[in-house]
Amino acid sequence: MRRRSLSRLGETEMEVLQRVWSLGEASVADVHDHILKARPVAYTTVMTVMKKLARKGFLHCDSSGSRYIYTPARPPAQVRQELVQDLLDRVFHGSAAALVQTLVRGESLSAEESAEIRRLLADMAAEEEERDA
Amino acid sequence: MRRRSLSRLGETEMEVLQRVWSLGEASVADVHDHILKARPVAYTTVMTVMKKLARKGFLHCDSSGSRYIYTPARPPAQVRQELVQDLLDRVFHGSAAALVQTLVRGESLSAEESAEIRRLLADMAAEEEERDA
DNA sequence: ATAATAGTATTACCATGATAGTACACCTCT
DNA sequence: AGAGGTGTACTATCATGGTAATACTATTAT
Repeated sequence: MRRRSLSRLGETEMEVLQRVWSLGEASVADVHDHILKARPVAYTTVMTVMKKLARKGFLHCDSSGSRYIYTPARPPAQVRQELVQDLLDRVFHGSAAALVQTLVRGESLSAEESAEIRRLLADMAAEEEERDA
Repeated sequence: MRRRSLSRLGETEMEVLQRVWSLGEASVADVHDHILKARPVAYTTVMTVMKKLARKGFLHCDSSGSRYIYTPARPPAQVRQELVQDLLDRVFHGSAAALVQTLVRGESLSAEESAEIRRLLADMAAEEEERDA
């Protein structure tokens, strides 16, 4: 039995997870409302997805109140980290440089963003030098 | 009907695709042999996957010879590009900077790689200045 | 208390990815 | 020509993600 990688989170699952992350905590209705602004989806669909996410350990469900409140069960940063790692392994053979190269070669990168990335990397370099010193 | 994103390529599909990419062209047996070094899998499984990849437009199949030869139907760089874009959209709301930040914050980045990434970004910055000049 | 509303549980259906068995076709060697 | 091997086609099973209807429960307003 293959242990499925995180990328196995479906699109709707990811979408729902993102909503809960950005809301901090959310009821099914909350998430449903938000997603409805983007596309049509049934309330029960969102409910099912959230339940699956809870079963998988991505969300925690508090049923003590009159309605269930879902909260992130794992730090979003950690989940994102694993998702990136997954892409890295599966598509770029683990080479972060290759990933970044693909990223910057893409036309999707705005000037501001590339500047921000450079700043970020520069900061990191500075940190590294401090550590080395 | 959902238009499936590229990330919908399954793990085995991706694995097979990578093999064909690295081999340039490959028969089912070639790919099967390579994957067998990593894990057990049936010949027919690989065949089925390759056929699916061909149907989806990722591989081209030449059946003129005694055995089918599969070749990449789309430039790997383009496919990778789209995969990155997909992650970008689904996980980082399109923010490349956020992706890179997650990447560099990860412990998976070696010193050589971070150096390579910085060099890469620096080159890009230089190009940009030339263009601006 | 009862009707309406909101929320949840159960169940189901379809698509597809992962995996593989079985049967058939086509060379090649004797 | 027949036997064996190599390769392909067809078919099938299972898991899971996407989607949702229906039925049940609890809360609330009258």
